[in-house]
Amino acid sequence: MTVLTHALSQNCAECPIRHRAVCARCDADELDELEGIKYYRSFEAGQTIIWAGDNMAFVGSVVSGIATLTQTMEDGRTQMVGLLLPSDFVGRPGRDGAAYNVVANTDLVMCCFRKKPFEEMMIRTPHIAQRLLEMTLDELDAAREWMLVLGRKTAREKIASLLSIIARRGAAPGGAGRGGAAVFDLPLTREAMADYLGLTLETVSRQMSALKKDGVIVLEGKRHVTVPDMGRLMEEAGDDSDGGLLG
Amino acid sequence: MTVLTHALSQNCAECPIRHRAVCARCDADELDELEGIKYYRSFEAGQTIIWAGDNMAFVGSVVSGIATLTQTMEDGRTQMVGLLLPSDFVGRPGRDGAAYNVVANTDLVMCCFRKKPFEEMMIRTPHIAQRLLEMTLDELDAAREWMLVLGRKTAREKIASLLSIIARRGAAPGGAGRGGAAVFDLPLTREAMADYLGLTLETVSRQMSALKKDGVIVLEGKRHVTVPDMGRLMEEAGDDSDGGLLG
DNA sequence: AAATCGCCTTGACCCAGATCAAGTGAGATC
DNA sequence: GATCTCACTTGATCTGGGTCAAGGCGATTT
Repeated sequence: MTVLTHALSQNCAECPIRHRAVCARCDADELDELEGIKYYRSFEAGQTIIWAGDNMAFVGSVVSGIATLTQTMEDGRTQMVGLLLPSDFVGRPGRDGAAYNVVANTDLVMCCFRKKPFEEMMIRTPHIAQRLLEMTLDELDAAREWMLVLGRKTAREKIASLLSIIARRGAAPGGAGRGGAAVFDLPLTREAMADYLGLTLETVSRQMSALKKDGVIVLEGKRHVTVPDMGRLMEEAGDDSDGGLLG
Repeated sequence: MTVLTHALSQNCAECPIRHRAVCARCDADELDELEGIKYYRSFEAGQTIIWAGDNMAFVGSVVSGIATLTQTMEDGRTQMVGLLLPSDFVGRPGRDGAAYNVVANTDLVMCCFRKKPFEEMMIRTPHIAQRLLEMTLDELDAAREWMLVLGRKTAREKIASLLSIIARRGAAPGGAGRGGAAVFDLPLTREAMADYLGLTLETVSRQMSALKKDGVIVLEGKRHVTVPDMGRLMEEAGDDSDGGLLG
């Protein structure tokens, strides 16, 4: 198990997610105030960060690592409802109980704000509320795109959609142009992929093999993925070949 | 076709959605300003209010009637990604192109705000941004609950989930207590239900018949639904029998 | 280097829901 | 009051993905 060194400075100005997280629009004074109510917490891969129904003492941002939001039925069926990458926000101001399980999929660091002071600050500080609104609207769009995937796509299209999202959201250090190639490590097990896609892990495995056989992806080991042609992958996902519409 | 009489006064103070819509927290001065940039538009059942990709000149609230947000793939597969009831907000401040089709399912009246002035006012008026954030967070929760439905529930559970949501969101004039009975008219065709649930209309029809045969619902005609026991319906939906968690 | 463990793959079979194809029935139209 | 139409129902059959079951394989332990 990796030892978690967080030589993270407490200084927001040097934070890697400074310009993408909920604090993105804050000025120097506002950052000072945030620094007063923030603290870092580390989690190990596999650890549950928040249990659905628990009282939440904090809200915060993922600084590094990947987490998932999941919902579970009594009989054990589970559905992932969100994928949290660095800069994504966790928790809902104005609500005490958590609605979903939040699980660390890799070792992970969170920048936490004590909930009460954060909520009070949000009322006084439009920059935070504005940024949070923007981020929430983006998440809502992502959730709705995912509803199309879950409701209407075939297993093969679902896998291609997930790979395409992971490649595009740049969980990939290798990056991903819209036209060219992309290289990345899957941050999810086959089972986690299945929970995201509303499939079984066997079907995920079969479709990964099929995409590999057809040359849509190249696998080294189980997790390292090369996409020779992102355009081809997006066709397989059933998406419009162009990058989609953005305002 | 019904003639749309809108004897709606221009006066926000008398508006039926005054306390639930995006303007809910506005004070009298702010309402005065909103009245300056608002206008009403009526749509007939079946009419498309906004086409995906179109430039949006306005944002606004549903005053009366029901609309749906849908996404469509090139080959015609469509998925409903939102159900808009009175007081729900349409449009995304800060984005020009619409991401989804918005279709009126019944005759419908919208309270529209010209987009530019509304955006400017939002920056000056925290009451609006705060309320919009709250509403967006609620929609995000609803979208995530729906992801569980689409990804993991059986056809029977999906139908029961939809009926339960329609009953609870009080599209029902008959209302719906958590324990007792509920009576309402379905605002959706079988095809629209199928698009919401990621099913075919035949499967929707069969499962409606099955729920009727099993006494979970009583049907008069095709649209008028009586649920003798909401608890039973929610069991069928696979939901926790208690009302669920709220903060 | 053999054994254990997690994660993944592959095969054989099955079933829920899709697809294809007739009807039915209540308004609207003539 | 006949017929058209649109929304819905019901039946017969097919199939994509689920289920059950048996390995494979690389990393860690002994």
